[in-house]
Amino acid sequence: MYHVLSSSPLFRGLSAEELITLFQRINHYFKQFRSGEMLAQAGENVDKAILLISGRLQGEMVDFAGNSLKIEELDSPQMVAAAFLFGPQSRFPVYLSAITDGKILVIPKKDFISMLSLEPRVMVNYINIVSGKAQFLSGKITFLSLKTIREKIAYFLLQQMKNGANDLITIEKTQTNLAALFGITRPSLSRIILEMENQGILTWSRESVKILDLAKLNQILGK
Amino acid sequence: MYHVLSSSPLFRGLSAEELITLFQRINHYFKQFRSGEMLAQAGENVDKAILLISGRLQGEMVDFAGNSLKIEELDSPQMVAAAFLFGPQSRFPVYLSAITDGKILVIPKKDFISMLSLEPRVMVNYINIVSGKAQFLSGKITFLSLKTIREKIAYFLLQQMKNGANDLITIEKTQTNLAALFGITRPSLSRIILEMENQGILTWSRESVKILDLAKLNQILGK
DNA sequence: TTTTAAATGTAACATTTGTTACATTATCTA
DNA sequence: TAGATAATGTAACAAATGTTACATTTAAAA
Repeated sequence: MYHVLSSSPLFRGLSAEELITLFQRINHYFKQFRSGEMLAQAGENVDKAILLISGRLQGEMVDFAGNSLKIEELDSPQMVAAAFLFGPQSRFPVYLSAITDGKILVIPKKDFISMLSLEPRVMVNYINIVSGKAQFLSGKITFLSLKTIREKIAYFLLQQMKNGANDLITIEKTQTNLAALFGITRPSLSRIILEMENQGILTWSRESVKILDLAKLNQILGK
Repeated sequence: MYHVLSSSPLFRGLSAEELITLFQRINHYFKQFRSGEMLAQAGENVDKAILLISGRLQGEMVDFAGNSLKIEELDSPQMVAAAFLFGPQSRFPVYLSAITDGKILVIPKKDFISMLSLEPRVMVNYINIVSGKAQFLSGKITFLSLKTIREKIAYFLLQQMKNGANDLITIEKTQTNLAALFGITRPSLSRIILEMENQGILTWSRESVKILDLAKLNQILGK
């Protein structure tokens, strides 16, 4: 059990033995769940740290009218709702239900705080996790703030180039997937890509994109 | 000096005396800055915790083309870039410059970690700050994900009602401000508001909005 | 009160994106 | 290789929003 935990981001750097010693000093329990089981309601107070040990969970956002909006899936081993255990509104942002059978580790908030004090490595790990969430969301907002499809494409490609690619960028996603990621429709994406090809900015084949005019690509995000 | 700090979110719950004792055990220094001075470059590694003691700072986002995009202002006393001291990309997300004269407290990251271990109250405060950032950004994304102007208006108004208002909502912002907040143009906002008035959903006067048909307002966000 | 500035209403038109439908091409599988 | 399936190109049209310009109303200042 504990060797699974030692490979989770929260307990990175701690051996299974160290974990056993640590967990002898704090309250915690394991809980099995069945596929389809509801684990938490949206709005419910978060007073426990939850770690997904095995299995797969999903979070459903629900709008004001009661309809299910989006789905986020969680793989093990990972912490659940890490950024909602503390902070002004420590409430579940989603309905949490199980896609498969599995197991979670539950630590009451009070004990979780004790654990962070007892073991600085876990404290730093946890802060890294929450900070990472904030940084991820921050980047997502930058992207969502882009108005036109041209801007989204330009930003996406420049981001890929920043991450090491040269002017020949390998795209692992289909246009259909990209359109979903961008929150737009597939024909609209295709239309703009063809437009950019005709303007000599790039050539877009199935598996890769070649940047022909980097200046023009940058210009799209200027002003 | 330390009594200012004890009123900051990071040191909430600690007296000035406790802070003095705490700071005797960790490296730190104060630094004066002048209006207009550049305090940090975007992309620069964040290896120090920075607390704004007095004065006012601004953060400027810069796009790929080198143009300044958005401005965020920071008041004292407050922690600067709290969610970027840890996490996978611990780099400044903005250019940080001073609007007024003032003073910052700087704590090297290593010492900041020691401080969190030494004083669990500061640790919990810091985690609350970072979690709060993540939660704020999460809410912002929900809003940015709304596609139409009608949805944005409906969401905004329902949010106000959730925060205690009844069906008569006091609006402190002008339509011009709201449009900027929503990232749309003022005539477009005005147009949709008038449409919703004609549909009997609400009446919008300068200082307040009266909800006439809550069901219809909810329906806008449904499906 | 009069004047001025800000906020809002409104309209015509342009631009962008979505919708729908179908053709064409690539990729996978039997 | 043949057929099925997914991915992409493309077009006509609808819907949503931006742009620009000006009129009207309200609030603030002189």
